[in-house]
Amino acid sequence: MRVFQEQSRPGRSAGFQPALPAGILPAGKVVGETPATGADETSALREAAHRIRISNMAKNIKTRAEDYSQWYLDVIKAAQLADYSPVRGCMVIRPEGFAVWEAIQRDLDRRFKETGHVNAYFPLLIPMSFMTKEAQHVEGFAMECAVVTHHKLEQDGKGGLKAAGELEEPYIIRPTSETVIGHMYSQWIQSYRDLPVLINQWANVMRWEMRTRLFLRTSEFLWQEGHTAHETADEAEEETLRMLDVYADFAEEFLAVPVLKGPKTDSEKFPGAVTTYCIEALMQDGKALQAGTSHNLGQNFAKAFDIKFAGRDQKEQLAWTTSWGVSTRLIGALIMTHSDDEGLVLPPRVAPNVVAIVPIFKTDEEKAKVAAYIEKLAGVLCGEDEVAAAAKRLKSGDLTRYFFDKVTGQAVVVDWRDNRPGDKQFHWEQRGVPFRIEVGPRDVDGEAMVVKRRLDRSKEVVKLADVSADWLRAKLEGVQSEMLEKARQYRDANSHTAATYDELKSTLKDKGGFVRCFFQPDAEAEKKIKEETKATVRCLPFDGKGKTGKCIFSGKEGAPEAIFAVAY
RNA sequence: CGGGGCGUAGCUCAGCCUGGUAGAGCGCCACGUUUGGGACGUGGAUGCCGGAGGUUCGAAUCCUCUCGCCCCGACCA
Repeated sequence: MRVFQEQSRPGRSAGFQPALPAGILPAGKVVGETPATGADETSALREAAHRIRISNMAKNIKTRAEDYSQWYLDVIKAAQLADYSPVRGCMVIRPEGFAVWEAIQRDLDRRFKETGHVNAYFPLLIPMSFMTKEAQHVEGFAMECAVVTHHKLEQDGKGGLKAAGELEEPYIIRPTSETVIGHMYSQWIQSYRDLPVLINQWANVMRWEMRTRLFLRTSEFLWQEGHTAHETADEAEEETLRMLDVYADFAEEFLAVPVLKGPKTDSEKFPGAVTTYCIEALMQDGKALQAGTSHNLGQNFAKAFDIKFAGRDQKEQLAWTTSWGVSTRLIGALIMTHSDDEGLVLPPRVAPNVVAIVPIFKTDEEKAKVAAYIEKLAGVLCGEDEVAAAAKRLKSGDLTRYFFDKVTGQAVVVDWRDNRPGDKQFHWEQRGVPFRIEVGPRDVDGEAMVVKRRLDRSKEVVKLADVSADWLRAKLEGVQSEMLEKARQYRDANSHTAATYDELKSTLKDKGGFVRCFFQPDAEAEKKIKEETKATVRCLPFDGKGKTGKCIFSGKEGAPEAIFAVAY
């Protein structure tokens, strides 16, 4: 345990305090080396005792090296993104986590509208018979459907309740909505003039999972599902790829998560799809995460649900449909791409709070002085009218929230809680707030402030005269692009190639990450490879399109490039 | 769903082997001293010992069953 503390927690024990005599208590070491004698002895001892206390303090986040899975759960817990619920496999998304989802919704929804889509809502419950209409679809989802069989409760005579009023036809809780939506589309679409239909829905879905993990795989999750119907196969394919690009751009520009794009192999595609395209991201433990999918459903669902229209040639034709979705899993991707051993790190565009201001004072006079200065600072950053508006708002705890961006709701928060400044630093650090600004009496006197960056935990002193809303925006954008760049570098450093199956095996085993090689997709071969390496084909990457070579498994020429990785 | 581990205060855990009616640290509340990277003192609150049966005069402790969580597999966004 201590080993990891030593290597991973520089800020906790060094760097922000007056230097100690050399040799005294490097981080994490306990007693042993005794302090020097002399004039400094008392303060050195006090300091040393302080360090021992801190280094021994129960740490609430395990390091990534120590236990990656636990680290992930600890980060979520420390940042209060989500909590377990009394319902098996289902989580509660807490306000801090939901704010991230709202940010994702806001930006994605804008992109959907910009590409011509509209929102609608379809029911949670789906007639069970609908599930049987598309053979592949049933096969894929039957095993994980929750089934509603009754419509009321009755006294059971023993002080409890029992299900009653059995339904003639059970409903299933939607695991996805292709079926109900297909049913409705068959009624809405009469003519080629009705096409394309470009609908998205924001909803929850349920898939009864054997093994769940917060955000990455829960039985109930939130997502968006786009469902479109087109006149021609080409249009459907175009739409499928368009939305894949929307996802990829969104992931990189908004979440700062670099992704690979490409089609899935047949064995990995969506049940009922002709082609499934995906975006794949690489997590810090070297495992891949499918972050979004876009499916070309061909005429499969049109056949199953009778989505027909009168074509330009006066003849009846089947529509071509697509569907595409991303889920709260993106929050998992976000966490595992950017966060560090200190906790959550949020890209500025996603962060609900962009700045946390930590006031420092001893006396009431100092507090008043600092408060006045902070109000001035808030005015500079968020506007005078916002400062006035904030004064009238209900507050939660002793936090004052000033909206920095009224459209996104992103705020500058001032932490007036009756805690020590150090507590507050850790508090906001663990929550991933991009910047913290420390304001104490010395700063007021010097018309300055200490600005600390979450990303690299660096700090600088900034003059109040240099601060403005634009200044902050520029800082935030700087962090945003650095985060994407950093994630790209990590991804690239963990992307390898393999020329032979042996090489694939050893690379996966020794290095992890993405491994690129020539491979002819084949269900049997993929199964075998998965058994032997735990890795699957993540996609046939677009950036390797056109290239062919000798298949690492079959040895045949003409195989396309594939990316293998162990996946979540 | 198979294998392994764990459920005791808000959190981390001790107590269980060898039954006698519940503890520590952290957190929380109050007051005081503090406050530029997790403060200290004093006082205080908090538990159906995951749940249900059983054995026993007596169960956190022993037995059976169940539920939940974590890890590893199979399945999946």
